[in-house]
Amino acid sequence: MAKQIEGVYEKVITVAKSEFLQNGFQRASLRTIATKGGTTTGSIYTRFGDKEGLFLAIVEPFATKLLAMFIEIQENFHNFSRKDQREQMCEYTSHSVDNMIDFMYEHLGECKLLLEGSQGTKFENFTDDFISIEEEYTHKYIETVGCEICENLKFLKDIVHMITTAYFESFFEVIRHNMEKEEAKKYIKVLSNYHLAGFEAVFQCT
Amino acid sequence: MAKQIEGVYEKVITVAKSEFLQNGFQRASLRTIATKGGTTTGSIYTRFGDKEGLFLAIVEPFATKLLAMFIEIQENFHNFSRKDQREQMCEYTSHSVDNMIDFMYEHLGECKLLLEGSQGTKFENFTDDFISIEEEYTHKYIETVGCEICENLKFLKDIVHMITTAYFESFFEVIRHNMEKEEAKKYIKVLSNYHLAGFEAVFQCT
Amino acid sequence: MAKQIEGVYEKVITVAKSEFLQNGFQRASLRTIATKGGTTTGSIYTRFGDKEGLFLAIVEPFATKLLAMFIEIQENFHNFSRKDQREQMCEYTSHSVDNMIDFMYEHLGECKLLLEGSQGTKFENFTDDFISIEEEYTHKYIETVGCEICENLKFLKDIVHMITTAYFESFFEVIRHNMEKEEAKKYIKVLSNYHLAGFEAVFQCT
Amino acid sequence: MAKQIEGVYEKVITVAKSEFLQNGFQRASLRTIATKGGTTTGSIYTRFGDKEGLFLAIVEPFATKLLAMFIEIQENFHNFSRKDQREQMCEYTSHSVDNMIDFMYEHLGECKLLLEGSQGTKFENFTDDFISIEEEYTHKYIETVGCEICENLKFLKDIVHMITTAYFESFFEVIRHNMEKEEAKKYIKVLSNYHLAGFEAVFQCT
DNA sequence: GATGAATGAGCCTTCATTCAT
DNA sequence: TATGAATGAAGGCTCATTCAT
Repeated sequence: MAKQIEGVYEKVITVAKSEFLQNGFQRASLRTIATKGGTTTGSIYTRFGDKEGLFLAIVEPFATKLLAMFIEIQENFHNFSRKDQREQMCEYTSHSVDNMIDFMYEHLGECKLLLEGSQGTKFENFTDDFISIEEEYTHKYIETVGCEICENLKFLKDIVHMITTAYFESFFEVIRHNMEKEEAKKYIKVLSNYHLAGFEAVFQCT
Repeated sequence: MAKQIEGVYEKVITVAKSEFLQNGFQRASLRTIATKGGTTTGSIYTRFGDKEGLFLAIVEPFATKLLAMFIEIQENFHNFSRKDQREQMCEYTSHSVDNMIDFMYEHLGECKLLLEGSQGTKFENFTDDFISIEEEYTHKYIETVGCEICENLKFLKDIVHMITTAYFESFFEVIRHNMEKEEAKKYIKVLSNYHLAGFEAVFQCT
Repeated sequence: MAKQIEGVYEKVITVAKSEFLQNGFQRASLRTIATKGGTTTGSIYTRFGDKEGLFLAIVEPFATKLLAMFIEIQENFHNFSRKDQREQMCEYTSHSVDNMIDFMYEHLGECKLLLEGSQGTKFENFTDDFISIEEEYTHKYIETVGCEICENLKFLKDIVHMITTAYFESFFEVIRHNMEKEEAKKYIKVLSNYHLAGFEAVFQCT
Repeated sequence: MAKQIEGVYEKVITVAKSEFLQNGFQRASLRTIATKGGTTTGSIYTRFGDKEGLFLAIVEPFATKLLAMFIEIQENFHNFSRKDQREQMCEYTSHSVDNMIDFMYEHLGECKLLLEGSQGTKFENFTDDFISIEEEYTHKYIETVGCEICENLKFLKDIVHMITTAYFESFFEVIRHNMEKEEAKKYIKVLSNYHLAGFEAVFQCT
């Protein structure tokens, strides 16, 4: 019987994913999900607590893992020596980011949900969370490297925020724009160059 | 009586703006707007046709004007000689964009509505429209200047799309992030440098 | 100016007729009629009093005239001597009814409105009014002729009601069923024979 | 609790029947029904799907059964030998029709709803359906018996349509006119004679 | 007399959530 | 634990009618 229930559970998840993708979190109807999934709303409530609980069951593991991967990349890079940062940055980063992209495309539905269908849930600002982390590590990096604008902290912070926003909105655009995985990787490599060049131009750090 | 009616009309617009800003188009309730505005839903329907009509009454004039300003900037720049494009680009663009930013901050509410609260209306892809226009003119520019990647058209288009996305998502972030107008102008100038440097790095056109 | 207004008046009538025909009295919308007719609801109210007033303006003259024609036929026939009733009935009635049918087809729209679209107005039982009159004269006729069933008055009345209903529902079916005028006349002649034969069979009066 | 729920269910049906009878399907208000029935509109929607669903829950079983009874009568009669049709027609038909009338009076409310209050539902042409079936079998009968008018098919069809209309509109008039059951049976017997005599007069088939 | 915005009650329908079974 | 009917509030929208201009 446990297996059957597992089956129902999975069916509900599948159906819910597709409903949330189609309509977004808010417009999606729990009842529709229950019906299509072969269960009842009551059952979904006992299992998942509420509508957002169901959404999170789908999206949270992915989101957590993705964030963890991202933080690990940042952390590792941060712990490189300055010399290594220079020399291995491209290669290391490139490789790690490819891993992340692989992971995103392995969970494409969850990823789109997170980026496009999460309004009304605690993940509605997921991209911002990503951006915040990048900002944090960018500031650490700048501290290490030193930079001329640093005198005006607010200015610096805002600039970093804007540039990081530029980078990540575009980064996630490969998902939103339904690009193929291998192409996405190429585009993001180009995007990295764009970002790097832009970054250096702005901060004049060589 | 005309004045009173004017008054009601304006009150409704004001209230609606604030409701839409707070909840977005979809979650906002016509009934709430009517009540807070001292009218009835019926009255809103006679005036504005329907819920989206009310939203558009607030947002459309601004959106139309903003798009027109943007297109004019692009068109003017496009009609410069290559030489002028080089020499005057920064100055001209900078000035025109400042005008646009002024206009956006003069209509801050409408602008935020357009960028953050328009899901469910015909403006839900407003940023994308902006991006499309920029892409179009970028392609015209690249045709003029020539570039090495042009051989692979799909690749070129996607790259331009990504970079443009980067630029504009970040551009509008000054609004979304509630930055002050004068600061916003500074940030966007920096962002322009970022974008320019990135663009040149990617397209290696000097 | 009077003429212009006449024009508007007529336009409204025309439009209203078509709206009422399409949707019936209840579902038709005054506002739609006003708009399509190039006026305003207010104007319709000053002219016609209310929604039903507009309906009646279209339908009442026709209804009154039709009823009058019908009553005249009945009254004339009633005033024939018994001998004449026998001899001239067919010819006279046939001719008069043809006149009535002509009149109905000359005002086909009004007639359909009366028969099919008048629910919610004082004419919603128009056919019943017709039937009542016929019943009245049938009873007068039976009194003259004498008949065996007359002993049980209630029974007689109900039978007459049913037979009359049969006749007139079928009579008006030529309109409802969109038959051509000349065909309608033929059908109604046949229907008269049907009715006559049935009547005689029921009342065994020779 | 099941009993209570049964109770609510039945209460709603009862109330709805009376509301629909009073106002017809279209004018009847779900809210009123819900309130008078001691429930909520939401509950009605879970049970019946929508307004028409509620109406059909009341009326459809009856309509289906009635139509079935009618078709069975027609079919049986159709399968009689010509000789039997003559000899047993009156008796057989009379008996079967009495059964049908019994059934109609057992479900008087549903029957009135069907005949008078179903505009806006899929049963709005119920009488026409009845008439169509009778027409069909009448044509079969005429084919068997042969008739002089048959040469002109359109004419024949229209005449049959009219006569059948006459018969059934009058037939159902016993319900609409609130006659008592036993009287209704008598009237309908008379009506049968009327129809038979009329039919023979028209088709001159002896 | 014409106007048409305002009224305000009403419509059907949908929803996430609860809870007795 | 699963069920699914009940809840009750809320949704957008339409309407005939009124009335100040």
